[in-house]
Amino acid sequence: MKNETLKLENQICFKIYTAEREITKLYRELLKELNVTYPQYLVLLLLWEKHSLTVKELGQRLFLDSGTLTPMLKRMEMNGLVERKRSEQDERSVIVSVTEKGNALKEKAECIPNQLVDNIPMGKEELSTLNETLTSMLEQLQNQTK
Amino acid sequence: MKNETLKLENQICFKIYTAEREITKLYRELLKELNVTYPQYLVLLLLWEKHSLTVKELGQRLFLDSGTLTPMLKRMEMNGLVERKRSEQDERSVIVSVTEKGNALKEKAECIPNQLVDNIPMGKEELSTLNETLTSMLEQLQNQTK
DNA sequence: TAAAATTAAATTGTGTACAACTTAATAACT
DNA sequence: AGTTATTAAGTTGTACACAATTTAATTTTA
Repeated sequence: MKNETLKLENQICFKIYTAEREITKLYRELLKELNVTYPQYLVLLLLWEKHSLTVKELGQRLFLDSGTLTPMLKRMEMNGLVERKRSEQDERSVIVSVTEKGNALKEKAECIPNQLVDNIPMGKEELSTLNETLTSMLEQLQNQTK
Repeated sequence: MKNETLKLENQICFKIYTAEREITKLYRELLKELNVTYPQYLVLLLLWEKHSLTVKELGQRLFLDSGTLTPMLKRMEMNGLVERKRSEQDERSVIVSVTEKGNALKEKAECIPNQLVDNIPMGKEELSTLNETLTSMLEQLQNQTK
């Protein structure tokens, strides 16, 4: 038992670590045409819904801090996908909003979820079980590491 | 019907992306004492088993390429955890072996899997379901992105 | 209301990841 | 054997991710 626990094959954490990179790799292919990365795509998903959000709000939803978001949003701004401007109500906040160009990507992105499903064929039941497990796992983790 | 599946897949990908970072964060805490990162810990896990492996073999097991491994192994070498030397049989290969100091960390690391389990309390059955799901998912993904 | 505390971004520094490319060594082939 | 192809590491450049710190604005509170 003791020796087994230090074995890689037995570790779910390693599989999640690996799965994350494989999923990112898959998205990289699918997103190549849009010229955005997976994290950038996540930002766009939110902005397509809400049009504009502060850096803080983006961070809360994506669980990323300004150290990650600021340079990423600058890159997106440079590519013309978003605009950044200080809030007038609170000069500490920066409001990020999606541009015309950023919005135009939405249509191109419509097919991505479908392509994803094609690449990860799983039963509906298995999918929801996985979803539930990950959800509760995340809750636990986010309580621990907060 | 289909739309739900699509949403779910998207959510699952995001949750895996998030879970990976939370797990890494948790490991960061646990590994702080050993002064290694999670990927470095993975290398050590392999070297504690086999004592020495080539960069290629490490890459095959961890699904990482030399672009990631070479600088990481250099850092580990600088910290005295591993040694790197060219194979004499095949000068293209570099053999990575764990040092005394690297081996000494094994004892300190024994408790880590247990601490991890304490932080992610999950039923035994749920764990093995998750393990199986991730395993088959990984197979699919690694076929697609190869 | 002036000082202290808090907050939101930005900055700095370190460490992955990975695509694309280079270099050197070995293997395969003509 | 000599050329070509393949292979293993290393290198370069880009993009996260995050800890720790800094800066500026807003709240809190004494």
